[in-house]
Amino acid sequence: MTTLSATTDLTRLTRIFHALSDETRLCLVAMLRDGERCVCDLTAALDAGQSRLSFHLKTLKDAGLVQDRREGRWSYYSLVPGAFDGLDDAISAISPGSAIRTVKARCC
Amino acid sequence: MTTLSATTDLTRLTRIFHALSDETRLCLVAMLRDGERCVCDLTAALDAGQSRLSFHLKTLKDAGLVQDRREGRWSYYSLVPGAFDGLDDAISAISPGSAIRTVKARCC
DNA sequence: TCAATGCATCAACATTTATTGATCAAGGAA
DNA sequence: TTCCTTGATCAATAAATGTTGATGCATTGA
Repeated sequence: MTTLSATTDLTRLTRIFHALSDETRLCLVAMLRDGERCVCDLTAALDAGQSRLSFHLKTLKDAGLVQDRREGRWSYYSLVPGAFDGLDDAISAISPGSAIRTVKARCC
Repeated sequence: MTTLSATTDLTRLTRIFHALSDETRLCLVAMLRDGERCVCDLTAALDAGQSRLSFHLKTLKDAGLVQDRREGRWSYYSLVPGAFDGLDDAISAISPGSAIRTVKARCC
């Protein structure tokens, strides 16, 4: 049986789902699939206010989905490698018909 | 290439993620993996107020994740078969390193 | 018919989340 | 140094979401 370990702790799981429950943030994630981008590129591409994107990037970062790196004046954001791996398992854990049952054991 | 079709329309996707971004609702989903349950069982198991659960069940239902059925005085809730299937693809679509790119094409 | 049960829905309120504009610190360029 | 740019953060506000208790409707049993 697949163990979901710390990655799918219930609170962490809800935070990840929350981070993905916004169109702007999903677009950010989609853009970052191409690789690292600086904030200025992201704001230009999404035509969004700077502080607004900063807020959403922070939400994604707090959820552990993206990471940032300073270089000179620029901040580069990228997806955290493997951050989505546990998510597949989590989905399986809550989907019907799976043998993985950890989520249930934890909360009810 | 896997096509994500209507299941992973961006708005629908955010609504599903939002439905899953709450501990109470994740517990409900986890419980329903065992099969259909009436609301009274769920309220008893989660020790939650009736109107509160009704609210969360409605959220899950609006997201297309659960369905309900009336029988006499009771409402039975169950997971919508296959509702989580598209979700795996959606996760893949936003994960790094996948060949599936539909989400990006739609929003940015 | 009458009382009790199961549950959806509503109104009121509390809490959380998102948006906007302003400010500030850190770099780089002149 | 002095400016300009990048981007984080804050305060103020707006909007969405969650909670609670009350109400109402349908169903069932006495």
